[in-house]
Amino acid sequence: MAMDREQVLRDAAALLSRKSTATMDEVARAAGVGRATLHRHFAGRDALVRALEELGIQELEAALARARLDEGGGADALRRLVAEAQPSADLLAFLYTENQLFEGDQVNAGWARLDARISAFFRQGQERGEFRIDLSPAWLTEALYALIGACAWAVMDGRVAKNDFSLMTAELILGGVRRSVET
Amino acid sequence: MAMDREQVLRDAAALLSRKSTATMDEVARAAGVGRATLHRHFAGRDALVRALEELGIQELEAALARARLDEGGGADALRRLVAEAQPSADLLAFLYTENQLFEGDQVNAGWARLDARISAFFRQGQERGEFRIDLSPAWLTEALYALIGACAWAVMDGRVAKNDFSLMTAELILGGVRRSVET
DNA sequence: ATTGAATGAGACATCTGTGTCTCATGTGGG
DNA sequence: CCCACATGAGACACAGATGTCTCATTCAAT
Repeated sequence: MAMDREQVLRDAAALLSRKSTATMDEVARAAGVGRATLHRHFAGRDALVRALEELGIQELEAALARARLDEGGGADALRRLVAEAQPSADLLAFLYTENQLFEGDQVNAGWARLDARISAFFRQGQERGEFRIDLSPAWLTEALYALIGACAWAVMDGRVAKNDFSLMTAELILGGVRRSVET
Repeated sequence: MAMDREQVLRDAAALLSRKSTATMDEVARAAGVGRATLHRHFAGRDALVRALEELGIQELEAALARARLDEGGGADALRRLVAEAQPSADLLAFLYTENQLFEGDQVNAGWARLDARISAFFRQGQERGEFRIDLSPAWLTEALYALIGACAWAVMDGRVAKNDFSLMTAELILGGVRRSVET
């Protein structure tokens, strides 16, 4: 009986990350519930997106916690973060492109918290000499989001194998495309 | 009198890259033309998006030609490509997230051409030993699109200075975040 | 100055998605 | 076994966007 709100949100995220313009009816079908039930739990499309936003923030915060960014080297910490974020990658890809979320004056404060933590991670890596200093922490944070989302899409479209997600994403942002050795 | 089709497309791209759900009316206002005129030149919203797609493909192809990817080292070639693509970055960012374009059975063949050329560039760099071989050319191509789009957004939102676009985008994909030296 | 073509503004019907409602169903708890 | 409650299906009005039309205006060319 009772609708599984968590599962509905995951199904919605899976659909919306592929087709961000999906209607409430399509979301309901994808989640295997009636449209009326969907409206009973989420006042409207906006509320649904906000709930997804909240879920994405929670999951990324959980991933950050599990990744223990302050332990060990920055490179391994970043690899852990990417690996921990992979299960949420589809959802994050959707949220990242939903710039509607950042237009109103009611932006979820969770993003600022996340940005601050990831940004601080990059800055600390720079201060320790592990990371280069000519790329700003804000940009690195942005690029991390973008690459996670891009790889999630590439996996969805079959251009990247699912098992390679973590490697492709983390190694690209860590070392780039040029052959090189660590200092 | 005569509406400047090129300028209208550019204004539309500028608006849609910020607000991809903008209505035809908003696009018309942003382009400084009447909604009726917009419809006279583009049969509908879909036709407008297709025209933008065509423009984006043309511009990226032109950027590829100007960048002369086969001359000099792969790193400098990639820097040139990013620099040449910058004026089209907003448009490309919009098109990249418009996954609607890649759902139907009528996908513009231009993307395949572009993917093939950029992919080949990365593959050749790998074969010459300039680029690492553990990241697939398909993924590197995808990542290049994603980073160009992400940096375009970051510039729009003021998180990255416009003058830093080329540096931030190219250097990140070239060398990643880790401090390193070329081999 | 005149003419013709393109434009802007607005009216209009249409369509799609949304949000609310009702009602029958069926499932779980008491 | 029975009841309460959540659900699914469908109907409904509403809002917003779309696409088409008309008409007055304006600009350019002759």
